[in-house]
Amino acid sequence: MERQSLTLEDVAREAGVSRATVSRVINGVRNVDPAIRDVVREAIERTGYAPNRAARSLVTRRTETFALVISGAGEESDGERGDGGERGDGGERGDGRPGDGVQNAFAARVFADPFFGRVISGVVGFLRPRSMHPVLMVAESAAARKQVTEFLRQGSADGALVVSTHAEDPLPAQLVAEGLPAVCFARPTQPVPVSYVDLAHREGGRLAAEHLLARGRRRLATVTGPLDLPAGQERLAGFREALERAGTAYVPIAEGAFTRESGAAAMAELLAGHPDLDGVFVANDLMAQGVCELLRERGGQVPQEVAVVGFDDSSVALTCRPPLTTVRQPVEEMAAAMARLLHEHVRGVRKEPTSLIFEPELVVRDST
Amino acid sequence: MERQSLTLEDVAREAGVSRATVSRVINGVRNVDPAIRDVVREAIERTGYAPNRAARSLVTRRTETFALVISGAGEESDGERGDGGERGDGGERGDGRPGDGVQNAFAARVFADPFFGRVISGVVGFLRPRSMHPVLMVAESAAARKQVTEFLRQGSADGALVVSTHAEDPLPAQLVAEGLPAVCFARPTQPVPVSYVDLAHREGGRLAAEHLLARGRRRLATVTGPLDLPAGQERLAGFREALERAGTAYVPIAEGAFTRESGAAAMAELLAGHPDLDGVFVANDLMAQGVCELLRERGGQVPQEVAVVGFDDSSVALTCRPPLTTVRQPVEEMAAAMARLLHEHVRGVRKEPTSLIFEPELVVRDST
DNA sequence: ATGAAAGCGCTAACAT
DNA sequence: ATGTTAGCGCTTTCAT
Repeated sequence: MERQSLTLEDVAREAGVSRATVSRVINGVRNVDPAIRDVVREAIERTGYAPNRAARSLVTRRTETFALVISGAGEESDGERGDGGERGDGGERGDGRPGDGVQNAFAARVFADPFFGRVISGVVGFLRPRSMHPVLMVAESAAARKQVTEFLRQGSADGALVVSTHAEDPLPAQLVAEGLPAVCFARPTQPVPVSYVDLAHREGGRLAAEHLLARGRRRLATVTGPLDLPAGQERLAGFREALERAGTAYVPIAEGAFTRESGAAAMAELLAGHPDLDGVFVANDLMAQGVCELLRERGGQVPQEVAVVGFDDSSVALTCRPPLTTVRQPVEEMAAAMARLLHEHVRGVRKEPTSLIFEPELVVRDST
Repeated sequence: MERQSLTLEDVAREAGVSRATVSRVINGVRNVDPAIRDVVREAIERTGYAPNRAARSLVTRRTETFALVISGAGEESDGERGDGGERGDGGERGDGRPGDGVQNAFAARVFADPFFGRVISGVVGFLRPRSMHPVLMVAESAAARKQVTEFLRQGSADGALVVSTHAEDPLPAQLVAEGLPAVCFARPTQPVPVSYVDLAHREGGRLAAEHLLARGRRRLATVTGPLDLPAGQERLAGFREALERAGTAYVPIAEGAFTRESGAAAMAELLAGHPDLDGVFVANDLMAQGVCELLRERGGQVPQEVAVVGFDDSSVALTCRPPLTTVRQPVEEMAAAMARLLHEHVRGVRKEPTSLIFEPELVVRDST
């Protein structure tokens, strides 16, 4: 019950040495006599001393903390929503005062996506063994982005891990402009000299195409992701290329927004023009779930009549009926690598912006 | 591009006043001449000054940061290290390579549950307007819990928001024992003098029972949550009580673990003993989804043959086919209130441990 | 209303 | 190998 009054000085006195020595022991600096080191350790143990982080940060100029930023693009609200009737959720709450609505809806939507759970899991997996912990920040407005840069400029965190939900997210560029260490998940849309991890999306599209062809499907179509996002474009491009190489010049497409509903809508659109489809590549699992549901509602059998390939291998791939054949994105590994890159940048071990591209992998389940 | 070298002193010089005055302006202390105040503000603006948090924390003894702890119960140490709070960055792991297995699996499972997304959303909703941000911590082992208490004892955060995933989580008691400010989501299983927010679970069970009865269902059963958890017990108790009052003395039960799979398994068990069920109360939505899937696999119609009532009103309640009638738990509000309580405790505005109990609400959709 | 000055607890030269 | 000492940048009495 020594609530924070215990200082290095106290421990030093207890151990009969100087502050500096105790500090050395704590920080594992070599030049310490093993005998003295043990005495000091025991004194620390006995007193229950815990070093004050603020004091340490003040001199080291490091916090051993990273900001994990979930970043949107909106200047105000984001238009892509349209669904007034849906979920309204805790929508209006911050703690009652108005104005938190937009932010909260954004946060709610984001954290409902299994993708972010995997990102968090990967980041925590890297940080925790190092006794580091991420500060979670949501930045979907200009004001919120300002909070992020302020936070870093105050030295509250050593750098930022940025996961953008939209193309045109200005945050990466802002951070770089301020000279603040940052690493992105996915290549920023605008060219910015910043490190990032990403997936070989094109390769993923190719895997999906080849798998559908190998299953004997020939009347193919695809539900794409948002085509202003590199991920959306590239997955489509890879899919198309592979089909082209196999002799198929044209493939119907419908654009989705990476949400379940948009997937169902896109599929409905495709079916309207091409009722005889027998295979569809859907650019993420959430949309693939929507596709499967729509097909079932219309009495279509998956995979007997229509084969469905998803993307991500997120938790819904397993939840979905039938479980989805999908292109796996190793999100946890990528997130861990993102944290590692930032860690290296902050320590000065790495100087130049670096990209780490991961390979996708086909996971075959029951939807094909 | 003034990367952190700008201090109060610089701004003071720029404005032609003393450090103290600038500090007063920044902190909104009253006794400042309006004219001078404006001059100072302009100087801050012009220089792009950002106060150093570590320095401020060192003197105020506050970080304006809360830890958001997702806490499990596991006793087995994950072998990370047995350190006594030393810094050493020794542990070279956490790149998603083997060795992080236990912790990573826990994190992955936790963040796949839509419940936590709602908690995070609520917490962020309260904190962000105050320019505060939660530090995310995962604590499923004794070593990890040690990290949490160390973190707080170092003054890295002002207090902890604790969300336990298991009964018998020792963390709340540990925090209280150390005199560290904490607020829990849900009443701790062992009696601990700590503030918490919770739901009137019993009332929720009652709502479910009455709704099923009102729908004319008479051959009822329930899939409970883990019965070592108050939430599991209470939801069951409320359900039973309401049925008792309506004249039904006995109701078949099967225990689940709040996961989809466990829900399906429990339902299979119930059907084996009672093939003629026409209504079931399932203690959370995830399990209810499993129940619906199992019923569909067996050709049972929901709600025509079996009505299903879930609990939580989480995102799966909408995803589920059919969309679930469920007992809504206002998780976002509760999480925001939890943050508010901690905020009050930390400021000293609130002294005594306080409980805030929220009322559940029936949301009728298509599964009944 | 403003300024001067004393720390907050720690690390890192520098001296020994 | 250990101790001495000078700050890190801020808030906060205490004078004025």
